[in-house]
Formats: sequence, C-alpha cells, structure tokens
Amino acid sequence: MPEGHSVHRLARQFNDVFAGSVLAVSSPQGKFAAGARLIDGQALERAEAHGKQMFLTFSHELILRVHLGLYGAWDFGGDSTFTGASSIGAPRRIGEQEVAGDSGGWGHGGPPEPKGAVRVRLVSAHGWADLRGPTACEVLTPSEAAVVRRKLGPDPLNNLPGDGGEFGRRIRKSITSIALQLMKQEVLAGVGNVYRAEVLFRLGLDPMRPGKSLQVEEARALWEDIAKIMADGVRDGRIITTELGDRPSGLGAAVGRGLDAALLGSRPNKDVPVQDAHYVYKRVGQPCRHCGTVIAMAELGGRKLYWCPHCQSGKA
DNA sequence: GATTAATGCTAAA
DNA sequence: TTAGCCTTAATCT
Repeated sequence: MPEGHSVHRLARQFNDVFAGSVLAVSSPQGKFAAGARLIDGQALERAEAHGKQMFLTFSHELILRVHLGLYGAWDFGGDSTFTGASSIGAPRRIGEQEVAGDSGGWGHGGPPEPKGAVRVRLVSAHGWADLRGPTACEVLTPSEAAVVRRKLGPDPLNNLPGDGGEFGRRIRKSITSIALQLMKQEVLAGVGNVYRAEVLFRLGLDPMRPGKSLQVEEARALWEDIAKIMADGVRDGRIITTELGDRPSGLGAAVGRGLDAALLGSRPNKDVPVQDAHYVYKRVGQPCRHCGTVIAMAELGGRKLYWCPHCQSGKA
C-alpha cells in the first residue's frame, strides 16, 4: 500500500533508467496483452507522478497509467549502466516497502524468467521492470489521461503555486470529517492511511472535526506539514514522521543524552528503528509519545484510524 | 505450514 | 455494497 512518496520515487526511477529508451512491452501474465501491444516498441518520453498514480508517456503520445493499489509493486534489474543511472540507489523493488540491493537477473544480456503473475514487463537495452498486482494498469490517450488527472486534487509533492489554497478550499467546503477527507484523492492526491493518521497527530487535530470547522490558517498548516513529511518520505524511501527527540531508541536516544543533532547531517532519518517511526499509526494500546495516553483505534470508512484521545481532543 | 491483515482503488452487482 | 486484485509480512498453529 504505497502512498504518494513511493510513486514519486517510482517516477524518478523510470525517468532515470528508461527515459529516452525504446522499450519492449509485454504481459507475461497475459491480462494486459492488448494494452502492451499499443506501446510495445515505443520510446519512453517521461514519467510523472500525481498522487498515487504514475503516468508513463511514450513517443507516440499514448500514456500508460498505473495505480499500485493495495499490494502492487515494481521490480527492477539490469546491467551496470542501468543501475548506475538510478538516482535513488537502484532499488530492487518499489511497492508497499522498498527493497534495496542487487536483483541479479541480467546475466545473459536479458531479464530473468518472469516469476508469478507479471502484469507488465518493460525491457530496454540495459534493464527491465516488472509490474505485479496493480489496481489499475491501462493505456490512455492524452485527453483520457487529462480526464483522470482533472479528478485528482493537488499533490503536495508537486506543490505548485496555489495548491495549498486549493486544498484549503476543498477540505473546508464539506462538513465531512477531516480524517475522511484526507483520504479522498479529489481533496488532495497522495495521502494514505499512514500519513493521514500521522499528520493529524502532529498538528494536534481531532480527526472527527468537520472540514468546515477548520480555520484557513489550520488548513494551511495541515497542507504545509503534509508537504514536509511526504518530501521526507521521498528522500528516505519510507514513512518516518517522528521528530528526533520523540524517538526512544537509536539516535533519538543519543540526542536525548546530549549528542548534537547537527552531527546527523543531511540524513536526519537514517536508520530509524521501525518501532520509532510513527506517532499513532498501528500503535493502538501503546502510550502516546507526548502524553502517555493509550492510543485509540476505530474503523472509519472501512479503514483503521489511529489517534491520541488527549493530544487530539482540542483540549491538550 | 496456515491464516490474516495491509500504507487502495476498480468494476461488477 | 461487495468481490477482486493475487503480494507480503506478521501472526497463528
């Protein structure tokens, strides 16, 4: 269940390793055979991310739209030219979690036998990419792609001028709870269940507040914090929302003992233990990192919502 | 080894 | 509203 940061890393990876290259496109699984024929043999012009969706534009202007959904993922492999072109560390896999390291599988100048249900395989002169388990995978014309993108709200990782204000107008339009609205891709594109829970905690907002009740200033702060922690996610390749001083182990503890946080340099979130990465997400029953109150959980709109009943009550 | 839940969305009913 | 995608890590026996 990758959120927007993973999709932006994917787009970067495709631009790094495939842009300008002619791609052989196939569907080993067979389910995308017709679509694959439409783009087979074309050069990839560019990759773009909008929220949780990725758009690959080919030289004849057709566009491959991919949404990873619940457990979709891309696997990569290739020669040294291919891995060397990656600016994000030549990952072996990008999906719900990112896997680093060598994929093997370019031994005889080509990709390995597809394992499992590979919906799409892309092969260039130097490497390959396999897509499994996507929710959406289709070839669109430019105008069809524009229709899809018009339905999406602003993406905090693109953060174009005016996007913050547009987000504020959209979320303040409805009495629907801000917890539900943050998951709506037409309000803002890219936030999922982890960032939703974490940003509401970071700003001390009650998840059940109606969007309409947000002050303009509160909506702006919400947008800015989402943009910040998601940009961290793009940099780190994982979701880490805790501040250094709120981490009980590892370097957070060292800082607590007096180590200068500045020593951490450009990688402030390097090697954060998983149990220290979040404030509330999947921490039901555990003590709040700020006040010790037991973290609560409830099902809302079919998804689990986590929050601190004290820090996010409006009384804290 | 078997079962379950999961950082979503789509399409059928 | 519900099934489906068909993977993976964590949890259970």
